Amino acid sequence: MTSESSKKHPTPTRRISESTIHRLSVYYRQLAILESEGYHTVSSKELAKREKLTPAQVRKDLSFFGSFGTRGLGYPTTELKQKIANILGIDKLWHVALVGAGNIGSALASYKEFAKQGFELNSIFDNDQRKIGSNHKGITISDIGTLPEALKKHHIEIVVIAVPASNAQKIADICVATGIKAILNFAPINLKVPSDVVLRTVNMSMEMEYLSFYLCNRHNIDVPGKG
Amino acid sequence: MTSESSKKHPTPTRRISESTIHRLSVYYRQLAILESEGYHTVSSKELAKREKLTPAQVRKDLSFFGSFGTRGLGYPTTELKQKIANILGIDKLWHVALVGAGNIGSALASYKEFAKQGFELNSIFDNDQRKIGSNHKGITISDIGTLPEALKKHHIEIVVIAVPASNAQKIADICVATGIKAILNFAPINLKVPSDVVLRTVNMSMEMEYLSFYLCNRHNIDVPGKG
DNA sequence: AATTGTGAAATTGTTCACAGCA
DNA sequence: TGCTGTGAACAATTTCACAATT
Repeated sequence: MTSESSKKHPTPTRRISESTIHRLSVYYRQLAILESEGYHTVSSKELAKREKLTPAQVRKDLSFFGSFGTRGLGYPTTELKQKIANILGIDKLWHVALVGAGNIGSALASYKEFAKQGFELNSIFDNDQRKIGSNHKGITISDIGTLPEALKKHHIEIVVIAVPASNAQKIADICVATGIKAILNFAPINLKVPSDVVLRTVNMSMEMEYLSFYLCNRHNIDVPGKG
Repeated sequence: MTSESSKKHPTPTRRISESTIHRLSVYYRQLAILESEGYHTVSSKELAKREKLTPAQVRKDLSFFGSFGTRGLGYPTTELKQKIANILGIDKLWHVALVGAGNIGSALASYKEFAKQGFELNSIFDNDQRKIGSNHKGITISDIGTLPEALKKHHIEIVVIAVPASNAQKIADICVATGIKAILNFAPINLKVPSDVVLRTVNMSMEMEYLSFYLCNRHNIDVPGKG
């Protein structure tokens, strides 16, 4: 965090916290529910109640991006949902590649939610000769050696890494060298990527460890976010 | 250091942030690496460098739980790793049940890392008659109807939910009613549980949405945690 | 000399409270 | 009246800076 390049320019760079972005995803899902329940408008109070947040939090989060509500009335459900989709960038199609067709990779390839949100998985790679050429849910598994060309050819913007920890950094390096700017990593390892590449790591063991910590300490530790 | 202060007061309710707990998991992994590389001691500076954190952060996190280092020298690698394992509660065996033997559930059942950290998966449940009775990695898949009795019988402390969103709340309710205090949820839904039950939800679509947001906004938004 | 442990300061994130508008 | 949008107040978290210790 020693780079000073961000503060110099006259560009209006706003600082949005990770939690705010996370909550936008949450609002998006709740708005879809409210919409399906027939609500044309929703107040910050109602939205907050359903997600165990405060109304002020909801309004503050949204205010970073504009004024979407009507005083006295609330927010128009469908419009706000659409606006958040636009802020999150999920109102467009993203081209996604999956590297690693093992247990987790296969599960991800079959995960319906991705397609629903506009994430189109159109390439799968593996290094296992027995898998290469075979078909997984209509997608042919390609040789991992063809990764650089294939990423370019299919205009891949997001790569999901689901290979063993020992190979993950190598794959990440290839992706970065090819110009990929977003990686979702399922390997239980802390990948090193340049600061202009966004990396999210889902480490299931770490989630279990959090639960373990809580079970051990809930009687003498006050964990924020738990009543 | 002042005389032993961590265990003497009658009301030791400390407030530990979620981020601190998360980082303890990170330190634990890095200490295992340092140990395997033959380091007998490690400084907060080195640990911080390897995880892109600050030395002060490392020291502060550890100081919430005690004084584990030696001034001028650093921390004893193996001892600190062991101490963190104890804080996280992963130096004991946890009994884990998995509900849902679909794509994600099957992948989780095969996930080697869990067993390595002392999370013993010894029960799998599903509602699909074709799966019930079959064997998955040596574990027989049981009828979901037997969940309450089985949770008690096997002394399950942690339940992993990997069923479709539409069934997840029902399963969570059963677990809560049976006395489960920790749930790891993979269903893309905001489960409601009492405040004495700790819930972690892994929502892969939300991780993708974060990447999407970043790709769309990286030129005019300053996201904390990105240099 | 090197490094921990920790109050104090700085920064970041959340909630309050109210002006302003439908 | 009801509810948004937002600056100010407050709270939590991180970083600084330095005394204490080996």
